[in-house]
Amino acid sequence: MFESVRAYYQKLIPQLQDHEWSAIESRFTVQHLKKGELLTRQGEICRQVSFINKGLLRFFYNVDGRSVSIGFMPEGEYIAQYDSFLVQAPSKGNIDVLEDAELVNLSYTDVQELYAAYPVFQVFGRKIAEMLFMMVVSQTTSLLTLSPEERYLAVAEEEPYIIRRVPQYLIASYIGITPEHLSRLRRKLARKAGVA
Amino acid sequence: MFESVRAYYQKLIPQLQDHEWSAIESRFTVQHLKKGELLTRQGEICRQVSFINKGLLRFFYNVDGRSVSIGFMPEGEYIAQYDSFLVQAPSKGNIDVLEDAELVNLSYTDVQELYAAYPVFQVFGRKIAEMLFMMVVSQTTSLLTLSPEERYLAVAEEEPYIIRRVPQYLIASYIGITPEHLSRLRRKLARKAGVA
DNA sequence: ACGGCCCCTTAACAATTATCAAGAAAATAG
DNA sequence: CTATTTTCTTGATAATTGTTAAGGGGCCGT
Repeated sequence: MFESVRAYYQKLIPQLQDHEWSAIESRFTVQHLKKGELLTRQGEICRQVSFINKGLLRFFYNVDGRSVSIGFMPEGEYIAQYDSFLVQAPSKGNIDVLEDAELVNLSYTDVQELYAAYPVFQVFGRKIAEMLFMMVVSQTTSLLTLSPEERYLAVAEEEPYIIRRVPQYLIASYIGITPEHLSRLRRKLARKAGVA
Repeated sequence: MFESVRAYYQKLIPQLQDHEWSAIESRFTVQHLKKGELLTRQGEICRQVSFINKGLLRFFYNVDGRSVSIGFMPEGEYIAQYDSFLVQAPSKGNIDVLEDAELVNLSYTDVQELYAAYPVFQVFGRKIAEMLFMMVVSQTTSLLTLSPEERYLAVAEEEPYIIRRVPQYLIASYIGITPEHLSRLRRKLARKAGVA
């Protein structure tokens, strides 16, 4: 039932024992969402973390009427409004569904109980936070040190699924430019590639 | 000797026992750095984390000849090239000293041994990573959703010590603009405030 | 007090990026 | 398959931001 979730846990904490896994697994709940639906919304407190079994989701903010995409998460990854989850405070962002999704959820209280009961789950939580930290650092660095064109190429290189599966106008806000500008950048890049 | 360090630990992990603290404290080494010196440099592996007892430090990248500031850390906080530290891979960034600093260091191997020996230190590591994650998320969000002027005001609001203690031309790169542009923004803001 | 950095400001000009508007292409529903 | 919606492209124009160059103020060491 939860093979791919277990694979994810084993990769982060190889020392995981069967009985510990059973304790975790027994708390899972499954949730299905269709394209366009919201997993979490602005102002609400995020009360669960979700492993993405299938689908593609997006973090975004609403900034005076327009949506700004902060990141994307495909199947095989965890997703949550993690800053809201950690301190159980209202979230400033939203998560919506770009491709129909099947999620495997753990509630906040379950996570706290697992932390208390299983030291190995502490390690898991630490590694998740460390991974997320590294992801976001690399994004901030990219925003501060690269040009829009370089950021697009970096996304194509490092997160190619985004180019393949996310509409361009959402990618544009992810790299901090308008859809029109991204379209022009792509034309320029295509010309270069075509000539070569 | 390490009162402020202990206060920091107690805040994050109130359950810390005296004997656990002794084990941590016994591994500390103290380091002094003068303004302008480098704590870590590009290409090197970060082998320690440093509590800042006194001073002010800066993360930055060298991008074709110019330095781009990614963040600042004052006394009372931990600092490290944490992405490099975590995976013990060469760092892409640098850390230098803006105000003479006194650091209390823990080496990578000591951290690993403390993780293995004291579950409470796992919790500490998790909370550090979670804090860092939230800091960087808020920075990324600011870069994607705010204008340069709004970002400057947000820094003034949320990290006022930066405005007071960091030279403007370094703040400029931190919010993603040129020093000249920041100077103009500040003039505009001053006029607004003056008229009101 | 003086010279010599740093750092900040200003201005003119250039480059980049956004906005607005229209239409083409692609995806989706019926 | 056609109709409809959504997404992508293009062009003209405007706004924002960067570049280059020059000068001024403050601070530090001697």
